[in-house]
Amino acid sequence: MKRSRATSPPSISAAAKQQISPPATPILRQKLHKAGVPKWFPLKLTQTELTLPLTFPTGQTFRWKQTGAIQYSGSIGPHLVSLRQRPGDDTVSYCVHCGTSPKAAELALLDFLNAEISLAELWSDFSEKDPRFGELAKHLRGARVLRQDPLECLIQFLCSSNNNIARITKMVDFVSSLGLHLGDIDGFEFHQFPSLDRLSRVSEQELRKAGFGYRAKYITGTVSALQSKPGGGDEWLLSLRKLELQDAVAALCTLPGVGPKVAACIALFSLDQHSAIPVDTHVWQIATRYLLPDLAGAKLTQKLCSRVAEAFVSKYGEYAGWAQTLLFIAELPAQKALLQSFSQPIQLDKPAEKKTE
DNA sequence: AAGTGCCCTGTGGA
DNA sequence: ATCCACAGGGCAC
Repeated sequence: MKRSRATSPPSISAAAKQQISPPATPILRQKLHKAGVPKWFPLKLTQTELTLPLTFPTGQTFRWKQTGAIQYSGSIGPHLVSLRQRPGDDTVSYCVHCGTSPKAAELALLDFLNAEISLAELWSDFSEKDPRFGELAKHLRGARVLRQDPLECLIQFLCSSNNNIARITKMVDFVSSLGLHLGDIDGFEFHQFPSLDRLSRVSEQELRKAGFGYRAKYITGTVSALQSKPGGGDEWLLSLRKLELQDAVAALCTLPGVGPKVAACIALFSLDQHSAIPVDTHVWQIATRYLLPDLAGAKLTQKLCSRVAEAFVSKYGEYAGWAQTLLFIAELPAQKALLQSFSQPIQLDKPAEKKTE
């Protein structure tokens, strides 16, 4: 398993890396631990509720880096934190490298991890609705859906269109480098995600030079559209958390570069829209195998995308997005190899017939 | 509605 | 060596 930093970002200009202005509120850089001797605290989540390798390298975020055997690091707001697990130890530990205060960092972390949502309850619920989850649980226990910052999530998935993980990561690294530098861990640089204001000072040309291709205009266009929202783009994005799923998706789709798939990713990974189903070719494969076998081989049209999403929701309910994420993770190469040894295909019930309106 | 060509770039296979 | 399909889409006809 190679780390994506193996190829370093090619053309981050010195100017682009430079901080244009200091952050509005100065970050208090507390010495939370002596250099080289980080202090680890237990998190209020056991391995059943959080398994790091099943959560961070699964395509939900491209900002967190693997900084140890079972250790991932990333920034949440002004905080730079690491999470770690040890073999045979059921607890997950965290370490705060910098931030406003240790308590604030812990709260931000728990929020980011969606800690209030009980995976145990979800597994129990899914297993009743789908016997396949009984088998899946053996290997996918602890896989979570994150609750990311909406702007951060939006920009990341703007980069994801018709793209691969290695390049998405490179592009996200570039955007991140525009934010305040928080520290280095295991050779990785970590930055606070740049503000909307900071992002608005990046030109399409600069982004193209950095390798964004046609997605460059998505970024500048979306940033500009967000800035013109009454009350500011951040508040506008946050307000989508209170809307119904279809309204939130519709609002997101007004932004340039955001279509149904990207909107669903943002909704699920940052807007508390737990039943959002990002339908891409992978999910389509899963759906035609287990949920809609009659449609196997059909072309993935927009109409069929919504049928797939409906099928997931009708089978798994309010948290269908989480169910879909678990099935998706099961299909990732590393997990698939593990599962294949004993997993038998299970024929599932077909969802209730939907009449076309 | 649905179909098609196009948009950027890196990669692996033909 | 060169070409080409394709990679976790979106947009404009």
